[in-house]
Formats: sequence, C-alpha cells, structure tokens
Amino acid sequence: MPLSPAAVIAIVMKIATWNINGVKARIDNLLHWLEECQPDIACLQEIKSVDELFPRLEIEALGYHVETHGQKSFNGVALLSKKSPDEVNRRLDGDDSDEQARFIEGVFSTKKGALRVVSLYLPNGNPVDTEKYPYKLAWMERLYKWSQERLLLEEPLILAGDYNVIPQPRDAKNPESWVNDALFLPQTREAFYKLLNLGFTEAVRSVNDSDGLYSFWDYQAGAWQKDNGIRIDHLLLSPEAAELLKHAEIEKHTRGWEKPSDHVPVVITIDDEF
DNA sequence: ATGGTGGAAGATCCA
Repeated sequence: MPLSPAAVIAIVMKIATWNINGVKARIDNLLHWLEECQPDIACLQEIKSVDELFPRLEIEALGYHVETHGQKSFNGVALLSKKSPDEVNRRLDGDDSDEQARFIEGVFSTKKGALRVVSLYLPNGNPVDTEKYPYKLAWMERLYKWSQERLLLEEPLILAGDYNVIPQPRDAKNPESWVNDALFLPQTREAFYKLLNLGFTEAVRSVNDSDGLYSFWDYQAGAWQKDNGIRIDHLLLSPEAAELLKHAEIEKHTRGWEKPSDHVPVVITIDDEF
C-alpha cells in the first residue's frame, strides 16, 4: 500500500534568532513577524526591558510561551516557544559578579528527545581600549567552557544569538572599516573559531557559501540603502543538531519595514517536532 | 565624521 501524502510530509520545526533592539519599541514588528514566520522557538536579544514590563500578553495571545531574562535599559534576552520548556537556565557560569542579562537556555521535549536552545547576546566589546573588550573575551571564554560541558551530553544543542562577531572578511560589505573594531579583531575571531571548533556547525554558512550575507545594517549613514551590512547573528549547532538541519535563511526583508530593528531574524528549519 | 541614528531612561549611556 503506497504512503499517503501526509505520511511523507517532513516533520520539521523552525528555530529563529533576532536582536530586536527594544521589545517595547518593536512590538508591532515582532507580532507581525511571529505571524508571518511562525517559528516554533524564537530567541530574542536586546529586549531592553525588565521581566515585569515585557509585553508578554500580546505574544501569548499568538500562542507563545514566554521566558525572559531581562534587565533595566540594556541587554536582555528571551525565549518564545509554541511549547513551554521543561527547564530554563539564566546564568552563564564563570563570573558570579556579572549582572548583565545576556543568556537564557531552554530545554524542550521533542519527539526525538531533549532539545537545548540558548538565546545569547554576546558583549559588543567597544571601545577596545576599555574594560569592555576584556569583558567580551572573558564572556566568550565562559561560553566556551559552558559549551564544552554541554556537548558531553551528545544532544541536539543550538546556540543562537547576536555574537557581535564578524567571522570572516566576506561577512562584511567593507571589511577594511572593521579592522580595529571589537567585532572583527583577530582575538575576537579566534575566540569564535575556538568555540566553533568544539564541533559546532554554523548553520547559515553550512547551507549558503555566497558573499553578501548580512544580518545587521547600522541606522546611520544610509547603511541599509548602501547594503553596508555585517553578519554577526549566528546559530551554532551541536553535531546532533547539525544532523537535523534542513534550511537556514536570513530574513533580510524585515530591515525594510517601518521602524525596523537594525538586525534581521536568522531562521533555521530542523527535522524535529515537539 | 571626533556616533552621522535610535532605544530607554530620565537631562546620558549604550550600540
């Protein structure tokens, strides 16, 4: 007996990351994007809100569960998901004095087992001659150590977020203008590749080898109009997650919306289901 | 161009 069409439809889920640059200023865009994209899990960065003021009701009305790790004015990350996580962790080990909200991990039950998804917002690191740059490098080292431990679980793990790292010259329209920037300094890129080389797959690069892929365009100097962008928003997949990867896409069109974020969503599709 | 724009907080800091 032949398979019915329904039986051969791939069972997939979409996981997205988006630095929205202020959830309260971006709520209309966010709701519109959630309806359009229908991600199963969305990792947000720079919510710039305390947990109590996060506009959760509107998002919950679209059928999403909301977990936040916010702080006043700056930073802040969130996980939106169509099914609630079984477990949520908000601390990145290695510095008990760090009060910046840049990390949230959710553990989800899927039909294939546990799926771990992290929404991360790596420090910018500029100006590099201040304490901000050592803080960035230390944060990357903490993420490295955390990842080393998590990879021992040999489970699908996705580290999604704004890395504030331009991995290669071709990830910038004008790489020469970034040579002294914390996003592109050799030490920054080395730390990124050290993390990647633990065995992660960078989702976008693994499916698309072309130049001109960007995820951020500055508000200033007509960067968007000139397509003067950089690619700094990444999804890193453990071997067990990489095996499930079907597609990866940068949703460039959202940068052309009214009142846009300066970043756009990056979305992957994996062979899995809640 | 030594932040040119934008968000959040609150008369500045952060990116």
